Amino acid sequence: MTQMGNSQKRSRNLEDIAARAGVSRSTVSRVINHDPKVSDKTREKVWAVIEQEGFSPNPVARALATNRTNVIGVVIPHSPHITFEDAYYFPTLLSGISKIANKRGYSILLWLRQSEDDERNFHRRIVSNRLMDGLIIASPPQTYSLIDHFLEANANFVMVERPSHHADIINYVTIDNIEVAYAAVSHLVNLGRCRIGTITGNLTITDGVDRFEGYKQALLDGGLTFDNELIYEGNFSYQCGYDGIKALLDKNIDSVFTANDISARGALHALHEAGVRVPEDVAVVSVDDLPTAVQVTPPLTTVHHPIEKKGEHAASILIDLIEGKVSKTQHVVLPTELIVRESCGAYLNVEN
Amino acid sequence: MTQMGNSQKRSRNLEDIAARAGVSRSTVSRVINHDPKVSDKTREKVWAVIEQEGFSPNPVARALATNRTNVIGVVIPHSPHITFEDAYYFPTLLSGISKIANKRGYSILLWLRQSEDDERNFHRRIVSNRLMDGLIIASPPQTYSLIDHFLEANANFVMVERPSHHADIINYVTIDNIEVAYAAVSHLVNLGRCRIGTITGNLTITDGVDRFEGYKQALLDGGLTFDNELIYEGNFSYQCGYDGIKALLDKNIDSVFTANDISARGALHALHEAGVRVPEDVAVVSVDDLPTAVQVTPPLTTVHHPIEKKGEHAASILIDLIEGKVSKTQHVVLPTELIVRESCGAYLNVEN
DNA sequence: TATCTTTGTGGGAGCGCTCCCATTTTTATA
DNA sequence: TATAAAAATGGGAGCGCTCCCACAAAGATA
Repeated sequence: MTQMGNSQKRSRNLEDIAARAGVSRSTVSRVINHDPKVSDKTREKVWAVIEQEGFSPNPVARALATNRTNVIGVVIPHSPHITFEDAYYFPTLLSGISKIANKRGYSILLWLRQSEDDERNFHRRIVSNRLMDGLIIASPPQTYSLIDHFLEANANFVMVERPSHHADIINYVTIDNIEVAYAAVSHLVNLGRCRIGTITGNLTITDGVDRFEGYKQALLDGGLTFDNELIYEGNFSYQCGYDGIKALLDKNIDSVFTANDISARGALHALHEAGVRVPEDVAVVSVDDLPTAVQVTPPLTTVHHPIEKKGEHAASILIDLIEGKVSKTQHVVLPTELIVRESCGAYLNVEN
Repeated sequence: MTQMGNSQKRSRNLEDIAARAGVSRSTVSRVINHDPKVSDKTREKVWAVIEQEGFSPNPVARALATNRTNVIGVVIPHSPHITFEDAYYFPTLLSGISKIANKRGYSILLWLRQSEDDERNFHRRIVSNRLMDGLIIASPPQTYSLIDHFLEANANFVMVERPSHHADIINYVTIDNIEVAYAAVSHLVNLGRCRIGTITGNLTITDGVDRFEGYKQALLDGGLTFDNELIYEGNFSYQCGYDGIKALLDKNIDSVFTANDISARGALHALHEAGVRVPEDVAVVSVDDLPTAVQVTPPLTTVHHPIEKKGEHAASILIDLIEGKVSKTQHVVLPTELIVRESCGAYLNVEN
């Protein structure tokens, strides 16, 4: 009975452990924090009690004392880029972030803005929540008051994608979207395609603009003229790919560059319905290399987008920043690679 | 200069605000917490200072004092069910959770287990992280030591999907997977199909088992005999749908029930390659109603799976539990609905 | 005007840590 | 053995809140 009463009472804090181990609160704290200034004998004694009691220190109290929480925030605004149609982007990014966070002992506080949430309120809640040591902001729209706020507050944050303003003083991780599009379109040019249409992404987003820019450059460098007729302004969605191709088919294209795989899928669907052969009649090239890129017919030639790596780098930079391991502004541009499959007929040409 | 020095110094805590407003720390606390026992005059005076200083109370200190953080945890184990192939499930669930969390003033701490993370360590970190008032555990594998631990610790948690053990004392939100499969297969039966194959989900997961069970019941109730030849054991993946259909085609099926839309897509792909007409030669029915269900050819007849609603209910129950608004064990079974499109030929039959 | 309520306000104690300085104990050196 | 230096330990103060009790001020009742 007495024994039971004894073992029932779990140790709640350092003081309890200290009492049980016959040392002081401070010594227990030192043991837990791996302070070398503790004798081996004491350390063992204290660890034994800690293990036996299954004790772990209260992170809230620790946070109050140290002003550090070991939590990083991830803000996912409800932007057109991250719709649930492209449900792949966001979990993959998160997976990369989580990989590094887990490794370095950080937890992730997730801020998902719902379409019905008021933006001001959403921001206010993030800003006043001081449970985080730093933030990763994923693909924000062009104007984004949060960023100004954090900049002003001199807070630790890293953006995924290149910011449209203050890019020089903001930490970010991105790919070179111009180059990505350039590589894709050049591939078409090299295969002899000359009426190359495009279904653009959202042109209010840096990524969309950059990919469109790369398209234009590749055409020019390939000796082709840029033709406004061959542009269909889309928004990264399946639907715009589907609608876009119908519009472009009238313009007699022999190939199309879609700004992402989702819209490429829409395009492929429409092409199939129209009885147009891919790649023989119209070649399709895209960006992202989603898992579905190999599930469509024909398998999609697309530029691989290292989404998970983006998350890893963003988390890594942020934690370095938090821990004071780096101080100057960090810019990371990850390499990309054109994955040649069958939707452009590259292999057919080689065989000729 | 003096003025600047003055305005530069942001108020850090209640005491600062109190000093500026000429009241005590306690009164400021009362104002912030909407305690009615404050005179209107004082309240206004204090609010004015708070607004002017842009002050918000430190949540860490508050958490230490109240033993409540207003944070809920979401654990996503790296289970076969939630692979990134079905990237839709997890963000959608999260979206539902976030919707309610935002509304009720809670933040979300996300625990994503990476394949390389050690399970014990992962659990240990969650358990010792007392930054959360409660947890939502999404689709765990059958044995899941976390659950036992939380059960033992008498912690607040809600599972998404029906747990395999202790279901009577665990809060959960789910759909009736037996009924779901039953509805799908009965649809085929009613359309006169009689050689109905199935590509099952992962049979180590409750959902997979239940859907298989529903398939069997529907066959029996439909006056058909259950034939082992027509079963292909899959795992919810695209690949198993693809492979499964090839195996089943040899068995002369006239229709197939796939355990989810992802595997249905794989099946459709293989069917198309094999030159088999859908729905004329083989009808396909599935579960989930992902956005891609309307993007395939033909559009998929499938049972709608209210994933986002699951998240909403789970969050809602958890927060009720935390706030003491409910005490007894909560079990929610959400309704589902068969969405008839073209992959089973229902409309064709109607026209006949 | 005296007394009892009611309403409003202030400040101590405490949440469980860390940090720092003072003190004790041990070890090295003369 | 005396003394200096180094290593180990203890405990106060403080992080910024909330909670509670004591008290002051204002209003109601006799």
